[in-house]
Amino acid sequence: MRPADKSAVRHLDLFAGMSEEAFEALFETAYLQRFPQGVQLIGEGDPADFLHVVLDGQVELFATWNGRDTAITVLRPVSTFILAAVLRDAVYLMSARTLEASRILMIPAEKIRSVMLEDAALAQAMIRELATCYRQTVMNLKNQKLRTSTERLANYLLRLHQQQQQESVTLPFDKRTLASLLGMTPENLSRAFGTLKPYGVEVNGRDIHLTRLDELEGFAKADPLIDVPTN
Amino acid sequence: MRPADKSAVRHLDLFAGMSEEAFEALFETAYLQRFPQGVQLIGEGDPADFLHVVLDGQVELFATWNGRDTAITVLRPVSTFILAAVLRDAVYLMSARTLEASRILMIPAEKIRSVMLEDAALAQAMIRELATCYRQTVMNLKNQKLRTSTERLANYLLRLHQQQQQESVTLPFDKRTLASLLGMTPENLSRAFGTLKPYGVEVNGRDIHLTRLDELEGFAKADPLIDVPTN
DNA sequence: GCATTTGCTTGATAAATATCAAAATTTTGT
DNA sequence: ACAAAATTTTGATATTTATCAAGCAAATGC
Repeated sequence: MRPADKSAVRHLDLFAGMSEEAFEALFETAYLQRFPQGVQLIGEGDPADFLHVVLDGQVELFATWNGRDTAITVLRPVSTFILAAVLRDAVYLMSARTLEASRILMIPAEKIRSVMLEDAALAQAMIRELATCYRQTVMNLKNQKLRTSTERLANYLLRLHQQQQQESVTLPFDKRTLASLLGMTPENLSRAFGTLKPYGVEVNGRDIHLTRLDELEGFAKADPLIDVPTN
Repeated sequence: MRPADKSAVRHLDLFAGMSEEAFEALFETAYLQRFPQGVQLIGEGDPADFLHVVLDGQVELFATWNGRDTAITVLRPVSTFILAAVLRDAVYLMSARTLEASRILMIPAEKIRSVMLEDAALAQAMIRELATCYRQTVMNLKNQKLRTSTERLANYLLRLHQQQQQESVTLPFDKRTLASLLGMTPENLSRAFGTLKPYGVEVNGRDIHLTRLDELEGFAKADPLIDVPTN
């Protein structure tokens, strides 16, 4: 493991406020693992033995039922998953797989729970982190229940644009994954892009040109109570 | 306020472990309010000034976008809402309205945040509570993304049955609200009940007879990773 | 370079869900 | 008890979304 990794973890909101000793106690029990693309890291229903930290690569959280599956979110460096199951000493509600080759830090769940009882700053950070995750999931749910698939796509593109600050945005993963994340089939994603063409959305593989931003914004009706500024 | 109310609040998971002094400090700043049916208690986008506790009645959390609205959850005594916004000192992501005449305890958000910094047991309870809320919302999202509306209804009825332990279950609110909660229109809910008739679902106003439970279970395919045992 | 796989798109069709209008039923108020 | 209001149901239709099949295109392997 590189020193930069340790520093990156230390600077996560979750761990930044901890005492040095507590952090060391946590960190020395952790271990780093490399995974190729397409590996399932954890499965729904498994006991939560580790808190995972994405140091490099991309990880998809997804869920399955009755033969169907759907992406819930995609994580990039540096972020943790899945805290809630670890804290509740419960089973995972979601599975995780790498979307690209990734380096993942794994911290034993038991250690997280015990250190959290002693380090008040960590406990407070946990509260902030959980509250944020909860709120993001509520937004995700609102997005699903209140919008059509094309509206979800339009808002997704606008968020990408806000992050990337360029007229041409690049999708961070393949369209199949995007479709699943947005709660639609790949076929429908393709058609939704077509529907957005009159609003200045020009597709070129993973590169999307957004000419006529105002028109797209008019269609999307972005809402700070649904569309997370980050991520 | 009745002594029983104070006791009920004290026994909430969230407050049960606190020191007596800390609880008193919190409780003495709180005040109780009565609301008739159909009153909006808080609105999306408002700053979170109070943690609310439902002591009596029923409260619907719902969200709005672009003229549409949807129920996210319905709360019954004794439970709190909405913790995450209070802890993050953020605006509410959901609105709340009474579904029936209700008594609500309101605890100033600032007080919650300051007491939480001093009482470690409260902080730990917050962590457990937030993790639970988060997980419930993930389940809610999975329910929406992975199931059809009729499947959601079937699983909802089975959960009601598990709670009420009777062959005939009673819907806790009107069908319009249920439809919204399940993410469908009232018209479709009506038709979904029709679709479930072959599985032994007999509707009589708010009373639903579940003859042939096994058939309904076969259709519903309940999953502990989606269908919350409580609530 | 060419074949093969993989990912994406397109078309035709089906299923799920929403909308609109009206009828039927229940609840509410007096 | 009865009129009025609100809720629920039903029918007809439109929209949204999914499925299935085929075609196209870009990436991959040899």
